[in-house]
Amino acid sequence: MGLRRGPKNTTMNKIILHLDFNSYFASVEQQANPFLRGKAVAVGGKGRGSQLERTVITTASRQAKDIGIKTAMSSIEAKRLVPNLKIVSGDPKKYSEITKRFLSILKRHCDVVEQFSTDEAFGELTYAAGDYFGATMIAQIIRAEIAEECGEYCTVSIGIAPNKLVAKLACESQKPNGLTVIPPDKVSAFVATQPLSAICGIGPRIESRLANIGVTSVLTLRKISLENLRHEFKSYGDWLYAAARGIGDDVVVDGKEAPKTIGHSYTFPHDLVNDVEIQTNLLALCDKVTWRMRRDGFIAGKIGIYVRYQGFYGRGAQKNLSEPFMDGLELFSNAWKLLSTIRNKNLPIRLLGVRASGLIKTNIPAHLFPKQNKVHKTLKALDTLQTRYGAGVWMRASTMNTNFYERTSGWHYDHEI
DNA sequence: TCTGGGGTCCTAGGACCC
DNA sequence: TCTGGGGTCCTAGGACCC
Repeated sequence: MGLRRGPKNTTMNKIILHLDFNSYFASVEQQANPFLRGKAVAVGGKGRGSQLERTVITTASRQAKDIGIKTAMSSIEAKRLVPNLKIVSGDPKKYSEITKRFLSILKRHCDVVEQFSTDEAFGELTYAAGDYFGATMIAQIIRAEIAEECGEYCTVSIGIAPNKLVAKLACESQKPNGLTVIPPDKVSAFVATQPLSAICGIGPRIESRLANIGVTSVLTLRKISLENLRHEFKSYGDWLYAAARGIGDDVVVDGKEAPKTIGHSYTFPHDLVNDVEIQTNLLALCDKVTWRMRRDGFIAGKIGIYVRYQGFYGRGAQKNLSEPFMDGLELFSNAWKLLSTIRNKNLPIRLLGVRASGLIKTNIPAHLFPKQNKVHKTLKALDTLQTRYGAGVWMRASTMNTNFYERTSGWHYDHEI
């Protein structure tokens, strides 16, 4: 993690691989369903069925990209652009199964493997490969094993370089199915050829701020002194200065870091106006958050909420609580209070978000939390059901008329129960 | 017909303490 | 009565990633 943090090492004597799937979710869907193969397919909002409103395209297949479908484009716009586009609902379980498989393949070949996202990972090959020729051979083996074990439609791009920043840049530079190897003596020249926006950490805002001071390429960025970059970008100036020279973090972290926050947010198909509607949906979100907390063994000391109105305008608030919590009702009562302090009651609500932070990993028995003890037995039974049958197997009677779980969990009912 | 949902990290400013 | 400077905790919000 932490591509945007300062470099921890600049020696250029490591060999690091970055692997990234091509059109991940769409490829997995094509692998699973032969009918979708070779077609313009997009994966959209999960569990919203036929409702395209207010959802965006998560992933487009290569065929869809070729005719202008892009990630984060609204589903309605995509459908207007390509009327016969197949939009399928996302299926997180399917994707995480493939993620498990490719991580285990990487672990067979690398010294250390770090998962960067669902479809990206870094692997250190310094010892396993010995040199860049060996690393190239291993990359080809990894690619073949992924085709064999994940399916031939699950193709990857791979970049190999002395640090994570350049490995990722190399990987992105040739898609799909690229294998780009940048040994230390080629780093400077390679980075110079890349557009600024290709560097992981330079987004639209930074790019336009750079343009304002006349920087539109890696080469012009190199001409700005460290002092001037610090003046303009604070501590981020140090990172920019290094990135322009292909210097970056080369520490591949084994395993998965513990999460710092657990949250859910939801954009409603129609804006919410009355308090009861808002409360029931807020409660449903709180239940989802606390269920994941309990499942993964966390209690939390801090809550955060976010509300968004029309026009993408919104506000957030967070608060430390005097006692840690792990129950949905407990979270809800605090979230509702906090929401009331910032909410503009004249505006209809487009999105609500709830987050738990200040997470503490705990295997402490629940009876040490007297407040929670009363509901704990019931929660435990319900959690067992959720673990087995998925979120949405139960809901509070009060959240029933939201249809919230039906839309977000992938668990569909024919009628209300 | 605008703009999802899951995260991480950083900064600024106020409160409070010594 | 006037008042420096450092440290830490807390909250709000921005920027970025996939």
